[in-house]
Amino acid sequence: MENKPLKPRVQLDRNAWVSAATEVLAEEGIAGLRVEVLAKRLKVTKGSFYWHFQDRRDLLLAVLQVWKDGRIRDIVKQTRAQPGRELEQIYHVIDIYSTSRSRRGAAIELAVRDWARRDVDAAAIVAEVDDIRLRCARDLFLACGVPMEEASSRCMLLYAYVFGISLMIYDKFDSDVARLKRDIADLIAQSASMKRTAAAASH
Amino acid sequence: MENKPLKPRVQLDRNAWVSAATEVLAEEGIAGLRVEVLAKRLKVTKGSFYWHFQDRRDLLLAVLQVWKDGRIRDIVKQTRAQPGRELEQIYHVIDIYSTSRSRRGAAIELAVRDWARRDVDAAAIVAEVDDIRLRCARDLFLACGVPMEEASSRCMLLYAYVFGISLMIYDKFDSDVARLKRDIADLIAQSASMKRTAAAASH
DNA sequence: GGATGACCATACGGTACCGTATGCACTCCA
DNA sequence: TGGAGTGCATACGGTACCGTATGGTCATCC
Repeated sequence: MENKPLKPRVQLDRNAWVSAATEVLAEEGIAGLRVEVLAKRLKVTKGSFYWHFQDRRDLLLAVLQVWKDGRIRDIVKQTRAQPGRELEQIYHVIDIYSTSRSRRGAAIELAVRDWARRDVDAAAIVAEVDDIRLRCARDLFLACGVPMEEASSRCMLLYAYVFGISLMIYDKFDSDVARLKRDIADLIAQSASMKRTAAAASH
Repeated sequence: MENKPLKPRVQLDRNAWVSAATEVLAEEGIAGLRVEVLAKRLKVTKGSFYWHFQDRRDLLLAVLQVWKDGRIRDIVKQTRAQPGRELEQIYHVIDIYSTSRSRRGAAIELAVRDWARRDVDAAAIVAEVDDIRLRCARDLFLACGVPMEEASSRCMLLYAYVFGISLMIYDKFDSDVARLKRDIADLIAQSASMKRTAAAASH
Protein backbone atom coordinates (compact mmCIF):
# COMPACT_ATOMS: atom_id res chain seq x y z
CA MET A 1 0.00 0.00 0.00
CA GLU A 2 2.92 2.26 0.55
CA ASN A 3 4.31 1.37 -2.88
CA LYS A 4 3.23 4.46 -4.72
CA PRO A 5 4.64 4.10 -8.23
CA LEU A 6 4.15 7.73 -9.16
CA LYS A 7 6.39 10.63 -8.26
CA PRO A 8 9.48 9.07 -9.87
CA ARG A 9 11.57 11.72 -8.15
CA VAL A 10 13.84 12.11 -11.13
CA GLN A 11 15.34 15.43 -10.13
CA LEU A 12 16.29 17.48 -13.12
CA ASP A 13 19.75 18.88 -13.46
CA ARG A 14 21.25 21.50 -15.73
CA ASN A 15 22.05 18.87 -18.30
CA ALA A 16 18.47 17.73 -18.65
CA TRP A 17 17.39 21.30 -19.24
CA VAL A 18 20.07 21.86 -21.85
CA SER A 19 19.12 18.68 -23.67
CA ALA A 20 15.46 19.59 -23.76
CA ALA A 21 16.36 23.12 -24.80
CA THR A 22 18.40 21.79 -27.70
CA GLU A 23 15.42 19.75 -28.79
CA VAL A 24 13.14 22.77 -28.74
CA LEU A 25 15.78 24.80 -30.54
CA ALA A 26 15.85 22.26 -33.34
CA GLU A 27 12.07 22.24 -33.67
CA GLU A 28 11.11 25.85 -33.07
CA GLY A 29 14.27 27.89 -33.50
CA ILE A 30 15.81 30.26 -31.02
CA ALA A 31 12.70 32.43 -30.86
CA GLY A 32 10.60 29.47 -29.77
CA LEU A 33 12.96 28.52 -27.01
CA ARG A 34 11.08 30.00 -24.06
CA VAL A 35 11.45 29.17 -20.41
CA GLU A 36 7.82 28.37 -19.69
CA VAL A 37 7.44 26.28 -22.84
CA LEU A 38 10.48 24.28 -21.86
CA ALA A 39 9.21 23.79 -18.32
CA LYS A 40 5.89 22.51 -19.58
CA ARG A 41 7.69 20.03 -21.80
CA LEU A 42 9.66 18.75 -18.80
CA LYS A 43 6.50 18.64 -16.75
CA VAL A 44 7.70 21.04 -14.13
CA THR A 45 7.16 24.75 -13.56
CA LYS A 46 9.62 27.50 -14.18
CA GLY A 47 10.31 27.60 -10.47
CA SER A 48 12.58 24.68 -11.20
CA PHE A 49 14.22 26.46 -14.10
CA TYR A 50 15.19 29.51 -12.13
CA TRP A 51 16.75 27.33 -9.50
CA HIS A 52 19.15 25.80 -12.04
CA PHE A 53 19.72 28.89 -14.19
CA GLN A 54 20.29 32.56 -13.60
CA ASP A 55 17.96 33.54 -16.42
CA ARG A 56 17.05 32.59 -19.97
CA ARG A 57 20.36 33.79 -21.36
CA ASP A 58 22.22 31.56 -18.94
CA LEU A 59 20.48 28.58 -20.52
CA LEU A 60 21.16 29.79 -24.04
CA LEU A 61 24.87 30.12 -23.41
CA ALA A 62 24.92 26.63 -21.93
CA VAL A 63 23.19 25.30 -25.04
CA LEU A 64 25.79 27.00 -27.21
CA GLN A 65 28.66 25.58 -25.20
CA VAL A 66 27.35 22.03 -25.31
CA TRP A 67 26.69 22.34 -29.03
CA LYS A 68 30.19 23.61 -29.67
CA ASP A 69 31.85 20.83 -27.69
CA GLY A 70 29.81 18.19 -29.47
CA ARG A 71 30.56 19.60 -32.90
CA ILE A 72 34.27 19.78 -32.24
CA ARG A 73 34.34 16.25 -30.88
CA ASP A 74 32.47 15.05 -33.95
CA ILE A 75 34.61 16.76 -36.50
CA VAL A 76 37.93 15.58 -35.17
CA LYS A 77 36.53 12.07 -35.07
CA GLN A 78 35.14 12.27 -38.59
CA THR A 79 38.29 13.67 -40.14
CA ARG A 80 40.70 11.27 -38.50
CA ALA A 81 41.38 8.89 -41.36
CA GLN A 82 43.71 5.99 -41.68
CA PRO A 83 46.59 6.93 -43.98
CA GLY A 84 45.66 6.25 -47.57
CA ARG A 85 41.93 6.40 -46.95
CA GLU A 86 41.56 10.16 -46.74
CA LEU A 87 39.46 10.49 -49.87
CA GLU A 88 37.03 7.93 -48.55
CA GLN A 89 36.78 9.99 -45.42
CA ILE A 90 35.97 13.12 -47.41
CA TYR A 91 33.07 11.34 -49.03
CA HIS A 92 31.97 10.18 -45.64
CA VAL A 93 31.92 13.71 -44.25
CA ILE A 94 29.83 14.92 -47.17
CA ASP A 95 27.49 12.01 -46.67
CA ILE A 96 26.96 12.60 -42.98
CA TYR A 97 25.79 16.15 -43.40
CA SER A 98 24.03 16.17 -46.70
CA THR A 99 21.85 13.12 -46.41
CA SER A 100 18.51 13.25 -44.69
CA ARG A 101 19.78 10.71 -42.21
CA SER A 102 20.70 13.30 -39.63
CA ARG A 103 17.71 15.58 -39.92
CA ARG A 104 17.95 16.50 -36.27
CA GLY A 105 21.58 17.51 -36.52
CA ALA A 106 20.89 19.62 -39.57
CA ALA A 107 17.95 21.31 -37.85
CA ILE A 108 20.11 22.26 -34.88
CA GLU A 109 22.86 23.43 -37.18
CA LEU A 110 20.49 25.73 -39.06
CA ALA A 111 18.86 27.00 -35.90
CA VAL A 112 22.21 27.88 -34.36
CA ARG A 113 23.37 29.64 -37.52
CA ASP A 114 20.17 31.62 -37.80
CA TRP A 115 20.59 32.54 -34.18
CA ALA A 116 24.19 33.59 -34.85
CA ARG A 117 23.04 36.13 -37.41
CA ARG A 118 21.64 38.33 -34.66
CA ASP A 119 23.59 37.33 -31.57
CA VAL A 120 27.29 38.00 -31.11
CA ASP A 121 27.81 35.17 -28.63
CA ALA A 122 26.28 32.64 -30.98
CA ALA A 123 28.25 34.12 -33.85
CA ALA A 124 31.50 33.66 -31.92
CA ILE A 125 30.71 30.01 -31.28
CA VAL A 126 29.84 29.38 -34.92
CA ALA A 127 33.05 31.11 -35.98
CA GLU A 128 35.06 28.78 -33.76
CA VAL A 129 33.30 25.68 -35.02
CA ASP A 130 33.61 26.74 -38.64
CA ASP A 131 37.30 27.42 -38.29
CA ILE A 132 38.03 24.04 -36.75
CA ARG A 133 35.88 22.22 -39.26
CA LEU A 134 37.46 23.94 -42.22
CA ARG A 135 40.97 23.23 -40.99
CA CYS A 136 40.22 19.58 -40.32
CA ALA A 137 38.62 19.12 -43.72
CA ARG A 138 41.45 20.95 -45.42
CA ASP A 139 43.95 18.59 -43.81
CA LEU A 140 42.09 15.71 -45.42
CA PHE A 141 42.44 17.26 -48.85
CA LEU A 142 46.09 18.03 -48.21
CA ALA A 143 46.63 14.41 -47.27
CA CYS A 144 45.13 13.47 -50.63
CA GLY A 145 47.85 15.43 -52.34
CA VAL A 146 45.73 18.46 -53.16
CA PRO A 147 47.72 21.70 -53.06
CA MET A 148 47.02 24.15 -50.28
CA GLU A 149 44.93 26.75 -52.06
CA GLU A 150 42.78 24.20 -53.82
CA ALA A 151 42.31 22.33 -50.54
CA SER A 152 41.02 25.55 -48.97
CA SER A 153 38.58 26.14 -51.80
CA ARG A 154 37.28 22.60 -51.82
CA CYS A 155 36.69 22.30 -48.09
CA MET A 156 34.92 25.66 -48.05
CA LEU A 157 32.76 24.50 -50.92
CA LEU A 158 32.12 21.27 -49.06
CA TYR A 159 30.67 22.91 -45.97
CA ALA A 160 28.82 25.64 -47.81
CA TYR A 161 27.20 22.92 -49.89
CA VAL A 162 26.10 20.70 -47.01
CA PHE A 163 24.58 23.61 -45.13
CA GLY A 164 23.04 25.13 -48.22
CA ILE A 165 21.48 21.93 -49.48
CA SER A 166 19.55 21.57 -46.23
CA LEU A 167 17.98 24.96 -46.93
CA MET A 168 16.66 24.05 -50.34
CA ILE A 169 13.45 22.36 -51.45
CA TYR A 170 14.16 20.47 -54.63
CA ASP A 171 11.72 17.56 -54.68
CA LYS A 172 10.30 18.45 -58.05
CA PHE A 173 13.58 19.20 -59.74
CA ASP A 174 15.19 15.83 -60.18
CA SER A 175 13.78 12.37 -59.74
CA ASP A 176 17.04 10.66 -58.89
CA VAL A 177 18.25 12.53 -55.85
CA ALA A 178 20.69 9.80 -54.91
CA ARG A 179 22.57 10.11 -58.17
CA LEU A 180 22.48 13.87 -57.91
CA LYS A 181 24.10 13.86 -54.50
CA ARG A 182 26.68 11.33 -55.58
CA ASP A 183 27.67 13.48 -58.54
CA ILE A 184 27.86 16.60 -56.40
CA ALA A 185 30.08 14.79 -53.91
CA ASP A 186 32.36 13.94 -56.81
CA LEU A 187 32.48 17.55 -57.91
CA ILE A 188 33.53 18.61 -54.44
CA ALA A 189 35.95 15.82 -53.65
CA GLN A 190 37.56 14.99 -56.97
CA SER A 191 40.59 16.96 -57.95
CA ALA A 192 42.81 16.68 -60.97
CA SER A 193 45.65 16.50 -58.49
CA MET A 194 44.32 13.29 -56.98
CA LYS A 195 45.01 9.74 -57.87
CA ARG A 196 41.79 8.61 -59.49
CA THR A 197 42.33 5.09 -58.27
CA ALA A 198 41.47 5.98 -54.71
CA ALA A 199 38.32 7.73 -55.90
CA ALA A 200 37.20 4.76 -57.91
CA ALA A 201 37.72 2.55 -54.88
CA SER A 202 35.19 4.53 -52.90
CA HIS A 203 32.33 3.62 -55.21
CA MET B 1 0.35 81.08 -42.46
CA GLU B 2 -1.81 78.42 -43.92
CA ASN B 3 1.23 76.61 -45.29
CA LYS B 4 1.58 74.00 -42.60
CA PRO B 5 4.41 71.75 -43.76
CA LEU B 6 3.75 69.01 -41.21
CA LYS B 7 1.20 66.25 -41.44
CA PRO B 8 2.46 65.11 -44.85
CA ARG B 9 -0.69 63.05 -45.25
CA VAL B 10 1.21 60.29 -46.97
CA GLN B 11 -1.46 57.63 -46.61
CA LEU B 12 0.01 54.22 -46.31
CA ASP B 13 -1.13 51.47 -48.58
CA ARG B 14 -0.65 47.71 -48.51
CA ASN B 15 2.55 48.03 -50.47
CA ALA B 16 4.20 50.30 -47.95
CA TRP B 17 3.39 47.82 -45.19
CA VAL B 18 4.77 44.92 -47.17
CA SER B 19 7.98 46.79 -47.92
CA ALA B 20 8.53 47.69 -44.30
CA ALA B 21 7.65 44.15 -43.27
CA THR B 22 10.27 42.77 -45.64
CA GLU B 23 12.82 45.07 -44.09
CA VAL B 24 11.98 43.87 -40.59
CA LEU B 25 12.02 40.28 -41.81
CA ALA B 26 15.55 40.73 -43.09
CA GLU B 27 16.74 42.26 -39.84
CA GLU B 28 14.84 40.31 -37.21
CA GLY B 29 13.56 37.19 -38.88
CA ILE B 30 10.00 36.00 -39.08
CA ALA B 31 9.65 35.83 -35.31
CA GLY B 32 10.52 39.51 -34.99
CA LEU B 33 7.98 40.55 -37.58
CA ARG B 34 5.21 41.77 -35.26
CA VAL B 35 2.34 44.06 -36.08
CA GLU B 36 2.93 46.62 -33.37
CA VAL B 37 6.65 46.78 -34.02
CA LEU B 38 5.99 47.40 -37.67
CA ALA B 39 3.43 50.07 -36.90
CA LYS B 40 5.86 51.88 -34.64
CA ARG B 41 8.44 51.82 -37.40
CA LEU B 42 5.95 53.38 -39.81
CA LYS B 43 4.96 55.92 -37.17
CA VAL B 44 1.35 54.90 -37.10
CA THR B 45 -0.67 52.70 -34.78
CA LYS B 46 -1.94 49.24 -35.49
CA GLY B 47 -5.35 50.74 -36.12
CA SER B 48 -3.94 51.51 -39.53
CA PHE B 49 -2.58 48.01 -39.98
CA TYR B 50 -5.88 46.30 -39.33
CA TRP B 51 -7.56 48.51 -41.84
CA HIS B 52 -5.25 47.30 -44.62
CA PHE B 53 -4.90 43.69 -43.50
CA GLN B 54 -7.14 41.00 -42.15
CA ASP B 55 -4.58 39.92 -39.59
CA ARG B 56 -0.87 39.25 -39.22
CA ARG B 57 -1.03 36.16 -41.39
CA ASP B 58 -2.53 38.22 -44.20
CA LEU B 59 0.55 40.42 -44.16
CA LEU B 60 2.92 37.45 -44.06
CA LEU B 61 1.34 35.86 -47.12
CA ALA B 62 1.59 39.17 -48.96
CA VAL B 63 5.28 39.38 -48.08
CA LEU B 64 5.79 35.87 -49.41
CA GLN B 65 3.99 36.65 -52.64
CA VAL B 66 5.97 39.81 -53.30
CA TRP B 67 9.20 38.02 -52.49
CA LYS B 68 8.37 35.20 -54.87
CA ASP B 69 7.50 37.51 -57.74
CA GLY B 70 10.68 39.49 -57.27
CA ARG B 71 12.87 36.38 -57.14
CA ILE B 72 11.33 34.93 -60.28
CA ARG B 73 11.68 38.20 -62.14
CA ASP B 74 15.33 38.40 -61.07
CA ILE B 75 16.26 34.88 -62.00
CA VAL B 76 14.83 34.96 -65.48
CA LYS B 77 16.64 38.23 -66.06
CA GLN B 78 19.92 36.93 -64.69
CA THR B 79 19.90 33.71 -66.66
CA ARG B 80 18.97 35.24 -69.98
CA ALA B 81 22.33 35.25 -71.71
CA GLN B 82 23.35 36.19 -75.18
CA PRO B 83 24.24 33.06 -77.15
CA GLY B 84 27.87 32.17 -76.60
CA ARG B 85 28.15 34.05 -73.31
CA GLU B 86 26.37 31.53 -71.10
CA LEU B 87 29.44 30.65 -69.06
CA GLU B 88 30.01 34.29 -68.28
CA GLN B 89 26.44 34.45 -67.10
CA ILE B 90 26.97 31.48 -64.78
CA TYR B 91 29.86 33.28 -63.14
CA HIS B 92 27.69 36.34 -62.85
CA VAL B 93 24.94 34.43 -61.04
CA ILE B 94 27.44 32.98 -58.59
CA ASP B 95 28.85 36.42 -58.02
CA ILE B 96 25.53 38.10 -57.36
CA TYR B 97 24.58 35.76 -54.57
CA SER B 98 27.85 34.84 -52.95
CA THR B 99 29.47 38.24 -52.60
CA SER B 100 28.72 40.46 -49.68
CA ARG B 101 27.42 43.05 -52.10
CA SER B 102 23.81 42.04 -51.66
CA ARG B 103 23.76 41.56 -47.92
CA ARG B 104 20.15 42.60 -47.75
CA GLY B 105 19.04 40.11 -50.37
CA ALA B 106 20.90 37.33 -48.65
CA ALA B 107 19.38 38.23 -45.30
CA ILE B 108 15.88 38.06 -46.74
CA GLU B 109 16.69 34.82 -48.49
CA LEU B 110 17.86 33.23 -45.25
CA ALA B 111 14.95 34.60 -43.25
CA VAL B 112 12.44 33.22 -45.73
CA ARG B 113 14.12 29.82 -45.79
CA ASP B 114 14.25 29.63 -42.02
CA TRP B 115 10.60 30.58 -42.00
CA ALA B 116 9.87 27.85 -44.57
CA ARG B 117 11.23 25.21 -42.24
CA ARG B 118 8.22 25.57 -39.97
CA ASP B 119 5.51 26.99 -42.22
CA VAL B 120 3.95 25.10 -45.08
CA ASP B 121 2.93 28.20 -47.01
CA ALA B 122 6.44 29.59 -46.93
CA ALA B 123 7.80 26.17 -47.83
CA ALA B 124 5.56 26.02 -50.89
CA ILE B 125 6.81 29.41 -52.07
CA VAL B 126 10.44 28.44 -51.55
CA ALA B 127 9.84 25.20 -53.44
CA GLU B 128 8.46 27.15 -56.39
CA VAL B 129 11.35 29.61 -56.40
CA ASP B 130 13.94 26.85 -56.07
CA ASP B 131 12.44 24.88 -58.91
CA ILE B 132 12.45 27.83 -61.28
CA ARG B 133 15.94 28.88 -60.30
CA LEU B 134 17.35 25.41 -60.72
CA ARG B 135 15.78 24.99 -64.15
CA CYS B 136 16.99 28.38 -65.34
CA ALA B 137 20.50 27.72 -64.11
CA ARG B 138 20.50 24.25 -65.61
CA ASP B 139 19.56 25.68 -68.98
CA LEU B 140 22.67 27.84 -68.80
CA PHE B 141 24.86 24.81 -68.24
CA LEU B 142 23.09 22.94 -71.01
CA ALA B 143 23.75 25.84 -73.33
CA CYS B 144 27.42 25.52 -72.44
CA GLY B 145 27.38 21.99 -73.76
CA VAL B 146 27.27 20.28 -70.39
CA PRO B 147 25.28 17.04 -70.48
CA MET B 148 21.94 16.93 -68.69
CA GLU B 149 22.82 15.06 -65.54
CA GLU B 150 25.97 17.02 -64.94
CA ALA B 151 24.09 20.25 -65.54
CA SER B 152 21.62 19.24 -62.86
CA SER B 153 24.38 18.46 -60.39
CA ARG B 154 26.27 21.65 -61.04
CA CYS B 155 23.32 24.01 -60.76
CA MET B 156 22.22 22.34 -57.55
CA LEU B 157 25.74 22.70 -56.20
CA LEU B 158 25.71 26.32 -57.30
CA TYR B 159 22.66 27.30 -55.29
CA ALA B 160 23.47 25.17 -52.28
CA TYR B 161 26.85 26.86 -52.21
CA VAL B 162 25.62 30.44 -52.44
CA PHE B 163 23.07 29.91 -49.70
CA GLY B 164 25.43 27.90 -47.54
CA ILE B 165 28.31 30.34 -47.77
CA SER B 166 26.12 33.10 -46.36
CA LEU B 167 25.59 30.94 -43.28
CA MET B 168 29.26 30.49 -42.53
CA ILE B 169 31.73 32.61 -40.57
CA TYR B 170 35.15 32.07 -42.08
CA ASP B 171 37.07 35.29 -41.44
CA LYS B 172 39.92 33.54 -39.68
CA PHE B 173 40.26 30.68 -42.11
CA ASP B 174 41.74 32.26 -45.19
CA SER B 175 43.25 35.67 -45.72
CA ASP B 176 42.51 35.92 -49.42
CA VAL B 177 38.77 35.54 -49.58
CA ALA B 178 38.58 36.96 -53.08
CA ARG B 179 40.81 34.25 -54.47
CA LEU B 180 38.93 31.62 -52.51
CA LYS B 181 35.60 32.64 -53.99
CA ARG B 182 37.03 32.82 -57.48
CA ASP B 183 38.40 29.30 -57.19
CA ILE B 184 35.13 27.99 -55.83
CA ALA B 185 33.26 29.59 -58.70
CA ASP B 186 35.60 27.76 -61.04
CA LEU B 187 34.92 24.46 -59.31
CA ILE B 188 31.20 24.96 -59.75
CA ALA B 189 31.18 26.35 -63.26
CA GLN B 190 34.02 24.58 -65.00
CA SER B 191 33.27 21.27 -66.61
CA ALA B 192 35.50 18.97 -68.59
CA SER B 193 32.78 19.12 -71.21
CA MET B 194 33.24 22.86 -71.69
CA LYS B 195 35.42 24.75 -74.04
CA ARG B 196 38.05 26.18 -71.76
CA THR B 197 38.46 29.17 -74.06
CA ALA B 198 35.20 30.70 -72.93
CA ALA B 199 36.17 30.22 -69.31
CA ALA B 200 39.50 31.88 -69.80
CA ALA B 201 37.78 34.81 -71.43
CA SER B 202 35.79 35.52 -68.29
CA HIS B 203 38.88 36.23 -66.21
C1' DG C 1 -22.37 72.09 -46.95
C1' DG C 2 -23.68 67.75 -45.42
C1' DA C 3 -23.20 62.85 -46.29
C1' DT C 4 -19.95 59.20 -47.33
C1' DG C 5 -16.07 56.56 -47.09
C1' DA C 6 -10.89 56.15 -46.54
C1' DC C 7 -7.51 56.17 -43.10
C1' DC C 8 -6.00 56.28 -38.61
C1' DA C 9 -5.96 56.90 -33.07
C1' DT C 10 -7.48 55.27 -28.74
C1' DA C 11 -8.97 52.07 -25.61
C1' DC C 12 -9.91 47.45 -24.29
C1' DG C 13 -9.71 42.35 -23.08
C1' DG C 14 -6.96 38.49 -23.59
C1' DT C 15 -2.63 35.58 -23.93
C1' DA C 16 2.08 34.40 -23.48
C1' DC C 17 6.02 35.40 -21.75
C1' DC C 18 9.95 37.10 -18.13
C1' DG C 19 11.85 37.24 -13.60
C1' DT C 20 11.06 37.41 -8.36
C1' DA C 21 9.31 36.15 -3.89
C1' DT C 22 7.89 32.85 -0.98
C1' DG C 23 6.38 28.57 0.71
C1' DC C 24 6.35 23.46 0.85
C1' DA C 25 8.07 18.68 0.58
C1' DC C 26 11.63 15.66 0.72
C1' DT C 27 16.48 14.05 1.86
C1' DC C 28 20.38 13.74 4.49
C1' DC C 29 22.97 14.08 8.37
C1' DA C 30 24.39 15.29 13.08
C1' DT D 1 14.52 13.88 15.30
C1' DG D 2 14.95 18.19 14.06
C1' DG D 3 17.45 21.41 11.34
C1' DA D 4 19.69 22.61 6.94
C1' DG D 5 19.73 22.55 2.23
C1' DT D 6 17.88 20.85 -2.36
C1' DG D 7 14.40 20.93 -5.79
C1' DC D 8 10.24 22.46 -7.10
C1' DA D 9 5.22 24.77 -6.84
C1' DT D 10 2.51 28.86 -6.45
C1' DA D 11 1.55 33.47 -6.82
C1' DC D 12 2.64 37.99 -8.34
C1' DG D 13 3.85 42.26 -11.07
C1' DG D 14 5.35 43.70 -15.40
C1' DT D 15 5.92 43.76 -20.61
C1' DA D 16 4.94 42.79 -25.28
C1' DC D 17 2.05 41.18 -28.21
C1' DC D 18 -2.78 40.00 -30.85
C1' DG D 19 -7.19 41.31 -32.49
C1' DT D 20 -11.62 44.17 -31.82
C1' DA D 21 -14.52 48.05 -31.02
C1' DT D 22 -15.32 52.58 -31.56
C1' DG D 23 -14.60 57.12 -32.50
C1' DG D 24 -12.18 61.03 -34.92
C1' DT D 25 -10.39 63.47 -39.07
C1' DC D 26 -9.72 64.37 -43.39
C1' DA D 27 -10.91 64.56 -48.69
C1' DT D 28 -14.41 64.07 -52.12
C1' DC D 29 -18.62 64.44 -54.47
C1' DC D 30 -23.26 65.56 -55.10
